[in-house]
Amino acid sequence: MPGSRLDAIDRKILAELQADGRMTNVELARRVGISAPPCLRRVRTLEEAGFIRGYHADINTRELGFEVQVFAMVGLQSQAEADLSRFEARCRAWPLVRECHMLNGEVDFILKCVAPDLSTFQSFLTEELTAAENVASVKTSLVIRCAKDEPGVPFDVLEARLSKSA
Amino acid sequence: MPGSRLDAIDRKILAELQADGRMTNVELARRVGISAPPCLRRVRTLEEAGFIRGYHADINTRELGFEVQVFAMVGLQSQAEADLSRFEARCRAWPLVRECHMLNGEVDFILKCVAPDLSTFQSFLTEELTAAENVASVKTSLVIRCAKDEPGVPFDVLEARLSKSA
DNA sequence: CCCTCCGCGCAATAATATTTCCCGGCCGCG
DNA sequence: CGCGGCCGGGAAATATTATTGCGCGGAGGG
Repeated sequence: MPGSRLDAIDRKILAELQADGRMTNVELARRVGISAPPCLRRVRTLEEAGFIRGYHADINTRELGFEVQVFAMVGLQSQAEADLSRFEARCRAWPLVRECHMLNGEVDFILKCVAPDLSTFQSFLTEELTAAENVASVKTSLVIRCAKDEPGVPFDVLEARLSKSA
Repeated sequence: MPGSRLDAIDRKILAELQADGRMTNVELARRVGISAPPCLRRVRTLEEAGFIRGYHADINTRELGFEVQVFAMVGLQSQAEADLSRFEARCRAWPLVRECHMLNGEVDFILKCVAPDLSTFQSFLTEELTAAENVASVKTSLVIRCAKDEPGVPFDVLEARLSKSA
């Protein structure tokens, strides 16, 4: 099972750093119940092993003038791998597209987009996204409000699973 | 215009901390071109003003055993505010639901969910989500792969806008 | 039973954060 | 004009933290 190479202390470290990425190492060590040096060694190991991909400040997008959030459901004409990759590359190059996920089902991709205002988004939609090569259909939905936005791992679920399988 | 209370240095600070939330204050100060103390003062101010909501480690969800990601489109029977709020509260309480956005259009909500495996998700889907009060329809799409996942602000777009309006 | 290895903790050192104080520019008012 | 408050920045001192090296002890294997 993935994650089993990690012991309880490692998982606690990940959970704490997910909750507060700027926690000092001594505070982190105190919370997970070991001393600072081995704690820092574990963190470095977790980083190098790829369990921790990085640390990021959570910036208030709206306050910075990006008041529009949109989910765009995109269908392509060709689902050949080369065409899928080309579309993904375009998404990575569009700054207004913050997430791009390939899906199963009737829609090929879902994009999460941001924009300063509706007209900016509509320009992007009509001149860039819809006009892009191989794009067959685009359906967009404005985000009215956000009730929950906690990307990451539900560590409580993880611990529950591990204790059951033990 | 929102964001205009921030000068160029503040925006640079936000951009740097979004890219690397564990950057030391001296390194941050060096990058934005001021000395450490005023830099730290600015960071504190940005935190208290809500521009910085927090700092989080970006944990590799898949490596930790959550191999399934799903987008769920949910339609409700009643869109009265009280019913919307009740549904949002339920979403906040479900650990497998990581994001919950209210949308315009034919679908009322879109949820981003994670799960250790398909059967866990299907149990959640049938026993919790679909069975929840006021839920009229649920359409789910599995995430096949993720081409881009960079939540946050496209600071290059922001700077371009500000220089144009100047 | 001994040996090796791995991870922890301790102590010392280097780096960093944080506070304090002071300086210079920038208004608004006298 | 000149004055005085007001930010925002820099320098130095202090406290906190990160980091390294080393010795110890337990787990697993010979």
